[in-house]
Amino acid sequence: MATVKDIARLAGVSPTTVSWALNGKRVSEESLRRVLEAAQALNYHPKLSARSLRAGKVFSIGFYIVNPSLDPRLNGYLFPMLAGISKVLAHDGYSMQFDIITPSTVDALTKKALEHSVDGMLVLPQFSGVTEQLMEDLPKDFPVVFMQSDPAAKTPHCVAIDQIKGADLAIRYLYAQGHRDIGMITGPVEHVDNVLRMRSAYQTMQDLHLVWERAWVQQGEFDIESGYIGMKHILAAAKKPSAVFCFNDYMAIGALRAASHVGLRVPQDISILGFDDTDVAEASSPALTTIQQPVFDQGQRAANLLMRMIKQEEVTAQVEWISPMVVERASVERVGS
Amino acid sequence: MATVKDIARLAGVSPTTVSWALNGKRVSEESLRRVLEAAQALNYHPKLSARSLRAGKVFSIGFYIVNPSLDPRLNGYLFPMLAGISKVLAHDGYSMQFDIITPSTVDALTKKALEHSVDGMLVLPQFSGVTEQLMEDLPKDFPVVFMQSDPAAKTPHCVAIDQIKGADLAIRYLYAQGHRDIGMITGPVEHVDNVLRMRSAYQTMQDLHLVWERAWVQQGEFDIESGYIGMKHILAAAKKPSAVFCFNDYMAIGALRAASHVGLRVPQDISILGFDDTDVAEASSPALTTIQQPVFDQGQRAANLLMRMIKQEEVTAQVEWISPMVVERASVERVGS
DNA sequence: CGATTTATCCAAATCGATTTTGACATCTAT
DNA sequence: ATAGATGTCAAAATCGATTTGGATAAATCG
Repeated sequence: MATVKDIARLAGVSPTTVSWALNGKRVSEESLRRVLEAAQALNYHPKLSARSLRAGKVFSIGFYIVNPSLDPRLNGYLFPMLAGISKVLAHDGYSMQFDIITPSTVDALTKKALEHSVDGMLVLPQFSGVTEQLMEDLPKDFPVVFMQSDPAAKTPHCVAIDQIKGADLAIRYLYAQGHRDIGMITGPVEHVDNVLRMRSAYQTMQDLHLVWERAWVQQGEFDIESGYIGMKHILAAAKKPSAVFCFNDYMAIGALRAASHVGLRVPQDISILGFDDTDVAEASSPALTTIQQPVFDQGQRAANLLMRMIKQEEVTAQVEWISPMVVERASVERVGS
Repeated sequence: MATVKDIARLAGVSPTTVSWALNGKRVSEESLRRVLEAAQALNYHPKLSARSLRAGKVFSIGFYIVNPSLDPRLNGYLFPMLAGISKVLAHDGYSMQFDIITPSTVDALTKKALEHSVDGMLVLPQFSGVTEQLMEDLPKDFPVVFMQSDPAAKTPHCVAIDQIKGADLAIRYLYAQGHRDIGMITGPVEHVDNVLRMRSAYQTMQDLHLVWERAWVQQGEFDIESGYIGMKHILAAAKKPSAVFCFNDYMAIGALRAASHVGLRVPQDISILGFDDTDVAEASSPALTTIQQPVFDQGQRAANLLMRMIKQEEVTAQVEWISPMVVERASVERVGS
């Protein structure tokens, strides 16, 4: 493995000159040519760890997602997010370190920050408490961008998809389609996005003077099975809602199936609205009308913000919200007059 | 940011002793206690880039996936694969660098190897030519494990899901269910897994003395749309097959839809078999019977092999095959006597 | 023409850990 | 009692790049 010394020897110059030639500093034409030739001949590439040590940075950021189990499913949005981040990093010559951690091992991230394993990090906290803990443990000046907003924590830097707006959009969309009796299948209470969606949905329903039966709101676990069970409970009520807003697509699939099992046609007999716009939304039948979360865009913007923080550019501490939108497919139908 | 020197000064010992105390080498009880106390007091964590430079390794591996576009179908198996890799690395204290590259920028990986950006890499080449190019360009002793087998390249280290067996399994499964008239919707020809599946499927059909119409075999692009179109062509044939084997789940969804559009019920009128067992397989209706690729397991085994190579343990150069299996759901029905 | 700038380059210092070398006690064995 | 282990630790070398602080020669300026 060739080093600057080897190049210097072969080119007949000092290591200083080699470094300068390779990094675009002023050197004579002659030196430049000889260094370049020598570097070419020895297939030289400067060793990253040496550059990192000297530079005090490692030219890479971390992207960490908190997930309790190595749940292989339920992650239909990961790839576009990774792609968005990757695209921005490539532009700056940075690379991405990725990992999946559990809520009980978030201190692994603190360690990574302390040992300068990455120059900054992007975190998808998912669960309540994670953001707070990280903000307490991480060095105060360490660049972090959260990709979800935890209502309990005042995150200084956050690029998140606006869950409040998303749920509001969902309810108002159903309302606009004539629905007045709206049921919901929510997610786990420890899930930060879920609590935001819940609060917002209730608020909007109140604002629109909608009333609902207790049985119309069921709690699920973001998977198909719990969506199925939740929908069965909803459909067991004396009076049925005309539409059900499921807090993610997988539960909506379960709800679809439950409706079909009791002989209800979707959307003719009951409408079902999903959330996320993951792969399954397009693949189900009827295809799901759902709320799309623009995660590719989110990945790009979060990575951009983080890079600016790393470059010490002045960034105002604030939450950057990204608006979700309705994707109309075939599971919601207009009702009433 | 505290360094060994700071700890040494505070503990009243030399940097040597600090390093030894922290790395479990022999030091006196007294020294150990004082070093540990000092390290605790200063919240000391050794800087990774310094350790890396000295050690000649960076304690991280790369996982790279070659993909030209934001192919959504990657969602389905990317996460479990990442999870499998992550689990193994956590065990060794290694971290993962992840990136998505295009077939025209594979030389970025060579650069990463040459500049010692990672200690080894896992590659999902996807396209023909990628494996060959990497094997030519990468330093001969650089640890690489390919996660797909390219028939054109003799990969020394490879942990792949056996596509030959997968397609064979698919055809034989349909055969066992009584199907004799089998159609296929294949994938793009430049896709390494696809050519393996095609060869194998044809071989098995011959072995079973099956005959098929030219129109029964259509080429798709691994997405829903092309599956739909392919199926439409198949169903336009004078004689229809009793089952169609789609080379991935997305195309199977499209095929399902096409069948339904021409008034055919699945599986009563025609059976459809998918491949991959991604999220959509469970979410479609009818739920897809498909061939599962155990990607979590694959991720673990590939990472394991790579770690052994990095640790210089003697590993015999060979392809490690992982067997896919049939997941029976509701899109294939037994026919005939 | 002498004084200062400018271009070019090198030797040595630096980043922060680990490892090597060797010094000094203290202990064991003959 | 003396030769040789053994335990403990410090000084200095090392990993491989970049940066600092001069040095020298050529170019520019008053």
